[in-house]
Formats: sequence, structure tokens, C-alpha cells
Amino acid sequence: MRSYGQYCSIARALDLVGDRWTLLIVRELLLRGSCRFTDLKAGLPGIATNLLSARLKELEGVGLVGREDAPPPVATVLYTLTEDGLALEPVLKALGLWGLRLMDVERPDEVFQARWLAYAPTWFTTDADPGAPPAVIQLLASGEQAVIEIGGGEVRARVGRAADPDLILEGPPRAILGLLTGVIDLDLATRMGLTGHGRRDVLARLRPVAADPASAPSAAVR
Amino acid sequence: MRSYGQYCSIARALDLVGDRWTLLIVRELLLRGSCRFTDLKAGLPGIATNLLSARLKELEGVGLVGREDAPPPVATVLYTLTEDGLALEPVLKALGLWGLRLMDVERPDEVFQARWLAYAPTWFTTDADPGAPPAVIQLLASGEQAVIEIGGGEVRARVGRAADPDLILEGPPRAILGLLTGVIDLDLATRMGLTGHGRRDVLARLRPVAADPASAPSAAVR
DNA sequence: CTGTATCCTCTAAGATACTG
DNA sequence: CAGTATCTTAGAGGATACAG
Repeated sequence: MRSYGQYCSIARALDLVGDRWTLLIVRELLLRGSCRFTDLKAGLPGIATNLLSARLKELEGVGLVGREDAPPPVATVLYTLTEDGLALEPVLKALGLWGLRLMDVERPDEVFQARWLAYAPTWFTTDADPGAPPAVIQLLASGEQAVIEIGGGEVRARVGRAADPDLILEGPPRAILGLLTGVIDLDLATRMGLTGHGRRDVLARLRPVAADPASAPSAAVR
Repeated sequence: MRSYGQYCSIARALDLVGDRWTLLIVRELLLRGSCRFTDLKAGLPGIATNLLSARLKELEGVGLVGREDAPPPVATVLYTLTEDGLALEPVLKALGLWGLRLMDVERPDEVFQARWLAYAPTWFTTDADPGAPPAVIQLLASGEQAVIEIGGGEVRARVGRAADPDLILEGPPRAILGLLTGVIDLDLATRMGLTGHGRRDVLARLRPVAADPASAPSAAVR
């Protein structure tokens, strides 16, 4: 991408990460940590291999991504975010938070990745009752599993199963994700096929951080 | 831009604002408020008129920009951000904050706009001593004037002159901007041609928000 | 003055085949 | 698996002409 040629930090930032696919590559590296070319490709459905290759070179050239040889047993290259690259996390959070308002509409042709079940709660929700004892929610969607742990004012999430969850949510990924991030309500989620077993009251504990800056999530784009 | 086709709020956000020039158009509308086609063009050196026109139509189509007829005397169209468009401010702030690390290098061919003298302090600095009495800094750069008012924990800025400033900073825009945002130190700014008259201690009051703990790598998923 | 429309050129992006 | 090479197409950039 050619430079905007402006002495403005926004323009300069976009000079580096404004290219198509670039911020999504950073997203993948943030979510996965160090990973291989193929892992990145798997997380970015639709990207051409030459483009991914070119972007990685560019990102390496400007010091946002590093490449390192994997430890002995596996002979491959691992791509990883540098300190400057990791510092883009607030940018992606802000973008993702803004984008939540666009998530209420479903499009049949869209891809969904199970990993997003885990990052969405950590990035876009907060513990509404920091003083209360920890709570655990098990998510089950399309054969994929994730666990949300709420406690001490923090929300953590990981892929996998919990031993003794307070609540089990099962259903289509979009219903679960929409419910957790506050894009859709429990009624709609239920109509989308969501079922819950256990203490539904822990849902109130999980406060979407979406509608905080300029009030209303507002009408969806049409 | 074609859609990424992912049910992910970051991807969906980029579907709408990931095009070249789009976020800079939003930046201009945020900084200027409602303005005319020509004003936007002036703030976006290098953009082709047909491209600006096309982007504005796209932004209007997805509900981020509205167009309204100016009040009677002037017969023109004013472009303005909708509520959803205004909500992009945190995204631009995050990008701009991240981009500050790129501002230390000068490039001779780059454009600088005097308006940025005003928004940079409000977006990228904070009042380090909220309890202290208000302070006023007058900025003079290349014939352009801006005023920074610090007080009550807030930093405000506007184009123009102050009656009785505590400090007057004069010099090249980049020296002033770099100093205020913490990209360069006072020594370097002085060597770049900055002069200061008055109470230099109020500079300590203006704390750059750049190197704050929020940008520290907060538990990247591994 | 405020845009819109139409050229043209050139780079970026997408699709796919193929190699170390 | 990890890319490179090649081809095609879409979109950006720039110049200018033109309409309200």
C-alpha cells in the first residue's frame, strides 16, 4: 500500500496495518500466539497463499512480526508478534467492540471458527459482580467446547471442558456468541436453538462491555 | 471492498471501514464535525475526487455518514457522522495511540495540517495533576495557532489564541507535536527549533498517554 | 463553487498451479 | 508443509471535462 504521506499517527498506523488482511493476520497471531503458515491460513479462510506470504514479509519488514525456527522435533518456521505487534491489541479490541453492532444479522455464507467462542467473552465482556464467588460456564457449539471462568472482576476463557460448570450453554455458535456479547437477548437466542442447563443467573454476571461509550448499540446497518 | 465472510466482529468492522481512505475520512469528520466535500478533500491530500465521492456514498449506504442540506444562505451539502459513525472514535484513538511510536522519524515529503495541533493533545495526553489550577498553553506553528487548556483532569484544545497563556510554545509543528505526545523530549524539540516562553513546568502537567500500562501485552493467548 | 462522470494507467488482490 | 510463480481481474490513483 502506498503511504498516505501525512504526519499524523493515524495515517502512519494505517500505512503499516491498513492493507487488506493485515489486521486479521494480527488477530490470528494474537489469538493463537506463535504459529505456522498453515495455521494462519486456516484461520483466514479465503486468503491467497501468495498474499499471506507477502503480508508476513511486510509485517516482518516493519518489525511487527518475527519468524523463528521451531524447536528441534518439528522443523518449521513459527511466526510471532513482536512487542510492537502485540501492542495492536487495543486497536483490535476497539474495532471488535464497534463491530459487535453488526453481528445481529446472520449471513448464511459466513465462516465461523470455534476459537472465537473463547476470545469473544474475554475481550467483550466484564464481570458484573467482582465480589461474588467464581462461576464457570461451559459452552458447547457444533462439537466445539469452550469454558468461561468469571471471577475477581475478570473474565477468562479457554477451549476445552470444565469439570463442574455452573451453567452449560449449548446451541449454534451465533446464538451463544450473540447472547454473551449482548447482541441478542435470551429469548432470541433460545429461538435460535440455544439451550441452557444449570444456573442461568450467572449470565447476569457477564456484562457485555458493548454499550458503554456512546450509549445505544443503535440500529443495525442495513 | 469485498467481504471477508467471517462471523467475527473485527472482520465485519473491517468489511465496512477497512477500505483505503475510509478511516481517514471518518477522522476528518470527527475532527471537523459536519463539513463540505471540499473541506474533506482539503483534509485528505492526495485523494481523488471520484474516490472521495465513492467512499462517501458507501459510508452513507451503511449508515455511518449522513448528508444534510446546509441552512438557507449557503446552498451546499454537509456530510456528518451518524451515531454509529461517531462510535468509531475509540477505534481511531487506539490506532492513533499505537501510531505515535512511528512519529519520531521525519519524512520531508509528508503533509502536516495545523488542525492536528489541536486534536493530538486532547486525544493523546492527560492531565497529570487534576487538582492543580487550570493552565493554558499557546501553540504557534507555521503561522497557525492553537490553545491547550489543562484543568480538572481534562485536556482540551482548540484552534486560535489565548488571552493570557502560562506558556507559549513556538516552532515547527513536528517539534511541538512530538514534544506534547511524548515522542521526542524537550532537548530534541529544542534542537528542532522549538522555543518556549513562560512557565515550562506546565509541560510536566501534560502526561502523554502513549506509554501507559494499557498498551502492555495483556496476556496474549498462547 | 460543489461536486459528478469518464477517461487512462498501474498496482493490489484473487485464483490456481506448481516446486523445494 | 511452506511457500513461489503465473495469470486474470478489480480497484486505486490521477487528470480533466463537465453539470448544477
